[in-house]
Amino acid sequence: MNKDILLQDQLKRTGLKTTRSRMAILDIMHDKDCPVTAEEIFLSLKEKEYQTNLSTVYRTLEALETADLVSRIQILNEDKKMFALNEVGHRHYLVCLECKRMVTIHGCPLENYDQHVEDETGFVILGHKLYLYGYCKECRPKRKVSGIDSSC
Amino acid sequence: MNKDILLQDQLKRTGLKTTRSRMAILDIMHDKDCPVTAEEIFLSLKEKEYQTNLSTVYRTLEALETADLVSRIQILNEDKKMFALNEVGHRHYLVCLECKRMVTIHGCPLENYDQHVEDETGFVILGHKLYLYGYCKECRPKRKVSGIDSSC
DNA sequence: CTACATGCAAACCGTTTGCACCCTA
DNA sequence: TAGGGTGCAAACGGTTTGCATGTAG
Repeated sequence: MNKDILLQDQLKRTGLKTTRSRMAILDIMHDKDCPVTAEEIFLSLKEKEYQTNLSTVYRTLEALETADLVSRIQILNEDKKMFALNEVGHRHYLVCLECKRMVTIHGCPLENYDQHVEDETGFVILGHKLYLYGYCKECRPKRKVSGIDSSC
Repeated sequence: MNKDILLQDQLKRTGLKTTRSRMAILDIMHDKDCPVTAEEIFLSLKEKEYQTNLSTVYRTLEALETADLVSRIQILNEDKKMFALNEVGHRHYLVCLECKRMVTIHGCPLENYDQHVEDETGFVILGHKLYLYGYCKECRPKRKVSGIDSSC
């Protein structure tokens, strides 16, 4: 399978051994193509009849993070953390407050803004994080909202 | 003390009883004027010789959140949550990755962007969250950085 | 064959909750 | 005086860790 060779390659390049777990987890994350929790990964693995363990999932994600293939992100004041595949360039997300679905936003409205703030504050700006919150087409009917959600 | 009367007023308006704990916690949050953790509040109270309890701090913050005086926010992939006083309008923060200091950014570069994304995606956008990450003047010398931090 | 990966169970740590007592309105 | 607030200790839940075993290179 070509895809497997690709994943193997990614691992080899970063000095990680290619184990079944790592392949399987990268595979799932590629499929989902959006941030996921450790538990979601664990459950997906189970669904695929792949026997594993939650702590292995965490350790694998940690390894992939160190290898810069994955980042750990935190949004919506939930208690769980999410993990996302690293892509070239940075990404912004649109988050549905009802179904928790996250959609990638392409392009960046803040091209020159980082520089502007550097000049104004004396910070060295390394990057930024931008999330838009709201309700998606499907969830909109479920909630009639007047004001902005306090979690925004 | 005038300040106390102000805080009392804020509480009364939201239907909360004015207790020593609530006054003390609001007071500390006003003083700090930046997001803080529950534990930081707890320690500040101790410093001021105000005997209390961590779970009271959490319960108080919860009450203040329900009353819309405070919001719970989460940034930097840390395990603790932070709490911030609600202000009119929304706020954006500049976060130092070294000392964790957060500075309020005034103004918003995304005035028309929400609308633009609504049109494009069919989401109802309720709000957005924007954080800039980097190193502040004081911490800049401590770290020589080449690329963007993976937590951004 | 050796260093690194994994499974399992137990520890960890921020946060929440149950319950008895206390205090504001 | 009644109903909400507080302190204390124990529970909770996501994540991490120690240790014995397994496996890729």
